[in-house]
Amino acid sequence: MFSQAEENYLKALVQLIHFRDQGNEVGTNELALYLNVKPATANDMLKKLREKSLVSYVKYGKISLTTEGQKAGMDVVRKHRLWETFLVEKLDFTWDEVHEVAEQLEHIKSKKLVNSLDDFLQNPKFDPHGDAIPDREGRILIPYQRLLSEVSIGKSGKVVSVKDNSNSFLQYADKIGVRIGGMIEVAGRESYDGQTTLRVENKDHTVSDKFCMNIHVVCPTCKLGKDCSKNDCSF
Amino acid sequence: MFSQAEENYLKALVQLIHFRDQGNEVGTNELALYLNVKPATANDMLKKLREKSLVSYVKYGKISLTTEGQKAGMDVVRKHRLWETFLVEKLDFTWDEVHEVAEQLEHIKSKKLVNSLDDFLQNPKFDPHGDAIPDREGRILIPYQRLLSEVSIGKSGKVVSVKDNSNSFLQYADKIGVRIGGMIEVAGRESYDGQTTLRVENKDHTVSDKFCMNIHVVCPTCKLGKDCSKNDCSF
DNA sequence: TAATAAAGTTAGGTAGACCTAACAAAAAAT
DNA sequence: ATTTTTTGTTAGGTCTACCTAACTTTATTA
Ligand SMILES: [Mn+2]
Ligand SMILES: [Mn+2]
Ligand SMILES: [Mn+2]
Ligand SMILES: [Mn+2]
Repeated sequence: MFSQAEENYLKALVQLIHFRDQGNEVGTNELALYLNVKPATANDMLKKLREKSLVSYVKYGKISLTTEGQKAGMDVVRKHRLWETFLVEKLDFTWDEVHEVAEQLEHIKSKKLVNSLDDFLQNPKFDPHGDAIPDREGRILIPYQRLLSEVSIGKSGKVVSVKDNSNSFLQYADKIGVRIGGMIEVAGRESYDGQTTLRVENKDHTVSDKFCMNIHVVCPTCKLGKDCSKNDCSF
Repeated sequence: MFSQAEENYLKALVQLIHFRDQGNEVGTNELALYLNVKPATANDMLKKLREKSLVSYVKYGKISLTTEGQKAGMDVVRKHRLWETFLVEKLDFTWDEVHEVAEQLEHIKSKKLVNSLDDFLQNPKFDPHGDAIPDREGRILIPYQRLLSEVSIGKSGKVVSVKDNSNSFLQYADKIGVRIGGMIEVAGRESYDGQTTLRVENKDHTVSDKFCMNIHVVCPTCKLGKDCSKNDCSF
């Protein structure tokens, strides 16, 4: 199997390369910064992981994970997020206390343990921070996103991404408090032209339909939308 | 805190020095053998632990734990046994599958985690192998032992130790299948002279009262005897 | 385009936890 | 009381995962 250090690098690479919407090019320095080590150390490890066919990169080039490397990294993410869920659901930890401990627990080596834990927790799809938990094959559930313009009146959504990246759009969004990770409630919508009243950070703003068509949101609690059986599902 | 290796040595020392009825003198070779390392390695570590005031020993002398070292070792034992209990009680592991995983889990560093786990499991007093779980102060519950001669007819006990160590006694005990860790049921007892019928490994043997007065047994399920509230308690 | 800055690499070094081989002390057997 | 065996110690070496300092390549800016 892999050492604790190797696992941390593989997980970091999955996170930097695959779990970010933009700028998924990753270099030695960025990886080192992310893991709180020096670039020289990260460089050593990259060479080692290349030997083991877990990453693929050439000197001075950008880093990518092989299929095998990605699978291994996903597995660490899976374990991390399952343990976080365990700590919150079963041991009454709060969401901000779990990370440090999960950072250790994610390295326990036992297939049976992980899968039993998964079942014990009733195969959760998202961890306490709302991040998707990869299944045993490393597959991840993409949260059910919808455009803010399609959210019904009275419902709320959590912003996950924006389509428009122009300065005017971003500055406007920022001005009314709309940011990635933030909550928006659709307080009202005019049927005549789609003028929409959004409640953001306890303040109401009337915006155009065009604006709403550029914002992706998910259900803040389950992230699953349509197929979700939870009774507090927003979608 | 302590490194994983240090913790393994401390736990081993607690086990060799304090959790054995006889022969609690421990040397470098025995420690090394127990931990599957070479004597030279154990010697290195002992010097390191002495520096840290966790063990106390002189060159060529026997090893003992300081108060601090014993506390630290007990804590590892506590974690090991709590995790074993978790695996069996909550994740449906069998008693023979838990050791290897607990060997890893015992090194997770988080006071809150251990204590929450303890509560989640409802503060168990014994692990799946029947070994006592130290409490947060490192105190251990001594199982409630009684002499086989005091066990009521129909009840069963698990052998934990013998008083007589003569060859004739041990050979006799061996012949009828009585060994440490084994089960004995008191099938009958003659009120005239205490002649007792024992059921061992599905065979009946009639033995003297004198024989029964040399065998210590505990309740095989709870080990607590009198004060135990479990309805399958044998005592 | 040349100068400067940023990013990435290499060489050489440390600490922890292990090893082998040679040696010394203590215990057991003759 | 020697010899032999067992037990314990030391010296010196490996491997992993870090580090610093010097250097090279690539990217940015003047
Ligand atoms: Mn980690
Ligand atoms: Mn998380
Ligand atoms: Mn261990
Ligand atoms: Mn046990």
